[in-house]
Amino acid sequence: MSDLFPKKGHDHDRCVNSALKQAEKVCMEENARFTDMRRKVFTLIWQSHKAVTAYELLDALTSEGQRVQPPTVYRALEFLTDLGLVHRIESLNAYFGCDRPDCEHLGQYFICTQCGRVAEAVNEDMSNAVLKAAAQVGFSIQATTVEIKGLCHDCATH
Amino acid sequence: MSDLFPKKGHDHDRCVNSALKQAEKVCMEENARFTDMRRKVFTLIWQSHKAVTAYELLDALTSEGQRVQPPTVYRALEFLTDLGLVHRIESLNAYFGCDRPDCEHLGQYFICTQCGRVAEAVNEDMSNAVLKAAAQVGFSIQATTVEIKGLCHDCATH
DNA sequence: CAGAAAATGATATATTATAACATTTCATCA
DNA sequence: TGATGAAATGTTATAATATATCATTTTCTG
Repeated sequence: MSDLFPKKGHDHDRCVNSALKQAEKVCMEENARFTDMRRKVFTLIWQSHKAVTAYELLDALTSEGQRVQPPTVYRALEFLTDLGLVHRIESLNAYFGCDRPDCEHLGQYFICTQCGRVAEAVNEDMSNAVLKAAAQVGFSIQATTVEIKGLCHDCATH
Repeated sequence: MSDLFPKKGHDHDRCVNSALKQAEKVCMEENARFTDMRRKVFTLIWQSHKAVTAYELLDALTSEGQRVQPPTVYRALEFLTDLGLVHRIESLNAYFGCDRPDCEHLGQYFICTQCGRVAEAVNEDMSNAVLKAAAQVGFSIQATTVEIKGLCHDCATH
């Protein structure tokens, strides 16, 4: 059985840093500015193994100093999701960092209802099934939402 | 190519009536009351080919007479979704009638961003791919959300 | 019919998200 | 290099979605 979540002991700070590097690269390529606010929001999202809501981000940003307003956060989120650096989890109204911002993909999300952790999968079987089903009914896809809720292996067995 | 939506000329009132019959049957079996309010909400949802928001339901119910309050509608929606008579479309914050309330299934939803129509699919390829992917990572599924947005064949070609 | 359980009504408020306009920051080039 | 226009952010207000809580009514059961 492959692991849904990173093994214990993995260096998450390093993941976050590597994600930041990737984000910088994507922004560079797209001629988009990775501003301070966008970087802060991106980092906060990446530091969490759970999906993060807009107002959690607001609170986190506000405790750092002066009051940040909702539009500020929502704009950063829009920027990041448009570039594919962050995904919105529709069933949670929350946001999660994308592992693979550099390639087009249909992502699928596993969400543990016990521990709250989220994991992105890029599973060809699922993607292909969706693409095939759409083709069968003449539907041209713009976006897909595949969110799977349940118990992760850790929570199911402990 | 199979049809995503009912053919023109199909008798929608008859569909709604048949859905009502099914709903009654399901409620009977579950020993649940299909009250007046629940029936109204169910009917309003079924009369629409689009997903319907809670506040659209509120407005529709209110115009019929005295003011209906949000909890009333949300309770009816909770009842209907718990029984599987209605599905929530997460990416729209809206609700859609279920064709097959009598059998357990993982539903998938096609949502046309042009005309707003929604269609439920119960596609084995997609369901199996999801089940298999979950099994591979030791994830035990409680609920799935598969929502596919894009252009239906009609909108893409006209 | 009494009493309990279920459903609905009513009020208030929490949570999520956006509209509109003002100000600041930043890249560009004259 | 500093004027200028575009992009980003700040600010205020409000819209849209959802729930908590307690009161009342309806329905089921004995």
